Amino acid sequence: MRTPASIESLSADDARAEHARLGAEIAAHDIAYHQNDAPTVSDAEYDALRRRFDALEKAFPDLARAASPARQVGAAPAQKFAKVRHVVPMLSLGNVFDEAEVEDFVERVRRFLGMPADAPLAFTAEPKIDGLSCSLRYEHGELVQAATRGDGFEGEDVTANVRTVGEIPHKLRGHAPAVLEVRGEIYMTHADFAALNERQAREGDKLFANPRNAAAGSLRQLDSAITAGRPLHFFAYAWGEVSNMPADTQHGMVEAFAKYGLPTNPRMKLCHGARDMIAVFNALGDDRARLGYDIDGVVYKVDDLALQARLGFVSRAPRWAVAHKFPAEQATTVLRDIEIQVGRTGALTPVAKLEPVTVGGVVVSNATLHNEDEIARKDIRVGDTVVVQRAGDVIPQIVRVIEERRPAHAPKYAFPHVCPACGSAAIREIDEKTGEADVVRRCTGGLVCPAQAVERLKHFCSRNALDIEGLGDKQIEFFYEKGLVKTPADIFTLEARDKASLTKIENYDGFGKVSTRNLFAAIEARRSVELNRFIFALGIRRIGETNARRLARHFGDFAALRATARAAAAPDSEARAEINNIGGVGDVVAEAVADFFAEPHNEEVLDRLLEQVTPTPMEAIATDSPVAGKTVVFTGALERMTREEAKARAERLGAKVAGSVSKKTDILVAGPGAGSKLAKAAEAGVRVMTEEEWLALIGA
DNA sequence: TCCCCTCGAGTTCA
DNA sequence: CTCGAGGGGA
Repeated sequence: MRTPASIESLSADDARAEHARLGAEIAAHDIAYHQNDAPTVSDAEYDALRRRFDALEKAFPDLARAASPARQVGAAPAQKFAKVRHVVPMLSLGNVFDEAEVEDFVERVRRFLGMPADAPLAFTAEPKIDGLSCSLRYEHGELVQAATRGDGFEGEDVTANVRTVGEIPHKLRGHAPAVLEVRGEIYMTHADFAALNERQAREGDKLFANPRNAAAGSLRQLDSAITAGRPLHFFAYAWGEVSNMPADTQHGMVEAFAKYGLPTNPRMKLCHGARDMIAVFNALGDDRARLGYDIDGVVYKVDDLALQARLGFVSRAPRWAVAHKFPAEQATTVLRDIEIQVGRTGALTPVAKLEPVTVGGVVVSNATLHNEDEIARKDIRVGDTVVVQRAGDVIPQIVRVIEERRPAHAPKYAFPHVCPACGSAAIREIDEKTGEADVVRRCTGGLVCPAQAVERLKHFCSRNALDIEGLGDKQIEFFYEKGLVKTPADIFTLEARDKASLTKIENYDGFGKVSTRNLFAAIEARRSVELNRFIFALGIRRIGETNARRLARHFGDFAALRATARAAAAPDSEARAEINNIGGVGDVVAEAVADFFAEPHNEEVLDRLLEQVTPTPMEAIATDSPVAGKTVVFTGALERMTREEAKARAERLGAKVAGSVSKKTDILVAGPGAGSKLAKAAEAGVRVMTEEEWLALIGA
């Protein structure tokens, strides 16, 4: 943790700079906390910022007179928008970036539906508006609620503000369904954006970086009178809950929206195949600057809603739609330095420190360089002028170096061969089989490397692991530096040691009585933790959330895992085979588990940790569906769905889909033309059913 | 043996 | 979110 310079030693200029920086930071946290209800820092960190800020103002009274953002927001009522749960989630779209990928998408859809290449299949293509998604709920034609997208499952109630948007009807025309949730994009036009920023500048208010931010900022006003003064627009293109569907196609639905008096985008086209879709994409690309509002690509959707339903979703994105994005916006800037970060596993990751530059409406000052080879491949050197882009979405990357602008004598970047944190050798492991070097260079310091130790502690406390509130990255770094927490077990003895100590935590900068008490309470609350979280928290190489769950499910309790893993040190041991036989766990993962428990230091750390924490049995997996936990095999021709579709569906219901029949199989779904698997099932005593029976079983 | 998909690990900025 | 690699099916 950075220790701030003492206030008395600051020059007036430095004080002003820090005051401004802190003010902005506090304001941002206030917004996150009050309006988004999603704190970005712990209370302790916030308190520390606030204290430092107040101390600065006390020491430099001049600063206090300037209107500071921190005061404005901090003083604002702790009012916020109510939460709205989306009954039908507002999901995101997959992206494609070139014509070949558009063709792949069409191909994928056909394959999934089992459609031959010559069967007609229509898609809609429409501009992807760069605004913010919004869900409008109409009941009996009346606008009753409007909500932002939020995280897709829960948004914020912005009804009052949406009512001020002239284009959005308060009452639908014609015979709309009794319940109709219309979804679309709220956006601001280029002209309105320019005028708004001009007005903001005149009145000394803050300027918006781009129309999307301006639209978002306008919609999220707590005072809807302000929103009313902002020119917002809307395009309807999707829906959530609908009591009875007015159409059975995507374009039919949008036409219905238009009939009800909702604005819809005039550039939506019906396409038959990839060639049509790409033509729409190119036409919109050409007209992009003339549309008058920002678009960042084109969205393609399968037109037939029945087909959409069959295609369903992969994780959080529909299989029946994609966004075809325009090439990312680029900017050039100077690479000031290359910083090497050390991760939990010792991986050295280079990060480019850039001269701040605006790309696509946000200021970028860091970009990942991924690894040593990447730097070499692009021949990136400190001092280079580089082209930066925000690919498809958010994460900035360095596209290339502009060699003509390289400073004379700039040396090739030499990737360090020692760990910057502990000085141990950093090596690239050689794969035994292929003889190839690993892409990542790793610090060999392992247990002595402070950077790795800190990262392991952060991982241990992180949200999907122990999830200890109030013990964020900053606090962990602080406790580690003070020597108070070296290994996970130390976290749980922190309070006892603090009681016995003369230098109390609550007296340190950044902590206080309240936040210290909260921290201790949060730690106490985690003395028992689900087994899968516990295993994940250990930070065993190759054991992420999923593998931790697999281990937890297989072994049931930690002692069993530990005993087997200890016995698994030898590659050909029975114990190793047991781990290896867990579905989804192979040789490499099994070896990683064995290695972890073979390390005496880890055993020691575990012994101490287990004195403090009790792993509890894992939460049972959902058993709502009649096939949850069952292993299913599909064979023969399926008539109502393709193999892939059947598989996806069964997995959604908690079943495991295997490829061949064994005694572990619970159900064999056999269509016409089933062969050897039927015989095998009979032999193994596996229950056999038809596709119809299967569908009835899962309630389809 | 190859290919596809899933999982792990690392990272950005608001 | 992306990249690379592990796992397992074809």
